Amino acid sequence: LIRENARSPIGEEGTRESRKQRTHQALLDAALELMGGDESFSSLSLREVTRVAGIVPTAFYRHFRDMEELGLQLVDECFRTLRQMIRAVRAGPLPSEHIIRSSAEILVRHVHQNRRHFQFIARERYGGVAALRHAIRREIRLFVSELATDLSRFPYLNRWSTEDLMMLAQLMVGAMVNTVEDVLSLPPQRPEEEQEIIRVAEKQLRLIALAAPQWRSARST
Amino acid sequence: LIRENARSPIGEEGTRESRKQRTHQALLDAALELMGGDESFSSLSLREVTRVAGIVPTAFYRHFRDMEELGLQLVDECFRTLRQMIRAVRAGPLPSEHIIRSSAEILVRHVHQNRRHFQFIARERYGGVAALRHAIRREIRLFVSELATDLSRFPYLNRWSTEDLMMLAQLMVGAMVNTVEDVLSLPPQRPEEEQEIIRVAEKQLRLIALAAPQWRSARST
DNA sequence: TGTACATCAGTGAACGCGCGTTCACTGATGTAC
DNA sequence: TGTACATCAGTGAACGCGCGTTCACTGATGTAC
Repeated sequence: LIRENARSPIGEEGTRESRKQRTHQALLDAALELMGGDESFSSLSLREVTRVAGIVPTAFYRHFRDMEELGLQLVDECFRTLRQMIRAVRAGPLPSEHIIRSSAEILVRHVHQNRRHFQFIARERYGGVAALRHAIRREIRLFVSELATDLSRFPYLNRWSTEDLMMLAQLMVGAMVNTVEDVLSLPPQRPEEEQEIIRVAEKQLRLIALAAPQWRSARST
Repeated sequence: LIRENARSPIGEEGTRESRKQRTHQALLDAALELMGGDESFSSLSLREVTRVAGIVPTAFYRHFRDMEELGLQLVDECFRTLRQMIRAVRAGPLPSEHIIRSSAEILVRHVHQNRRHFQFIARERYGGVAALRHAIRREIRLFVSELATDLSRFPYLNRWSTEDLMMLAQLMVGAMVNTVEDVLSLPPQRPEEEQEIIRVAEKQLRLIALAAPQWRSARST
């Protein structure tokens, strides 16, 4: 009721451009925050988002054409987080003995540090907005390809066909995605149950790894 | 504009009770039909659903307390379909040589015959309505347990611990769910691409099966 | 079989509300000289 | 450095619309006698 600041509601430091960027980010953050509750993206309203971001509904259009454009930028942001995680895994130890355990640890740490990003991807992967589904599918396909390339450096796997490496990468990514979704749907602060989920995920990856030397793949391409 | 029928809009044959049941089903069908498009359950409106079902909005309350109750009944209906599929798989051939291929065929046939049911489960598994998410999780857990029991009858696997059988069943169900979601997100009438997805899924199951004899599981319980 | 009454699935008017989008605006920031 | 003007992020009133829910109702179906 009292107008505290006729300028930017986000803060008045910086140039006009940098304040605009801050509002822009505040809108993205507001959408993610609202989805932390019990809403999917398609049931978010433009007015809710601006309310949480602290601007008037009409100012939304200074930043996005519509909610779908905001959603697509969220997909980008979330997968930037995911790629950071992959870089952390790649920087890890080479010995394959511990690679499964350390990868699982990095995965879980990143899920906790970026809970909302992972939640967004999980919820919209098969959600109601086609444009978001397609953007997420494309990113996951990319991720599978990269993993397939990484896998080709392992013993046994270096003789596999590209097609079989993709099949294997898909299986592993699928198991990881399911694990992330299990961790996310756990009530917060349940370390024992979370450890159980992680233990199962590690076993699944070890089981898959056991099969690799047995598989007969015709090298192609 | 012309009132054709002052009685039930669904049809006037049968007793009052049976006509009520038909309207009830029409509401469930309407919700599924609307979700075939680009909407998730949480963005469906009561009025949309009654419009498609052919009744007035206020009559909705003769059948459900609110949309959530309708959603929960949809979960029930969809998993009834899924259990029919499982029964079909169980009735199939025993020889493990062909069991993967025949199971995959049954899966794909059922996905096409009950596209909307599978789509509903996929879309709401991590969707915006908590009550539906929980109901679906519970049903999938049940499904995993049953598969674990079935698996315990196979060679090698009959010596595994319950925990490891659950881990294996989870991995297989996860791969199946991902396959179903891939098939569903394919544009219709793409038999070659669909065959490719199925071929990958079969390979994944065969890979997992290869690992079974190598796995060291301490029998527990 | 016929009559009188109860039941209840579906109707239609009405309500207050939050929505997305339009529009003319304000006033601090940025730029040209 | 100072001035005059352009830019543009954010404002606030207004709009028409579809929403969920309430209420009193209608009239065919079901039941008791």
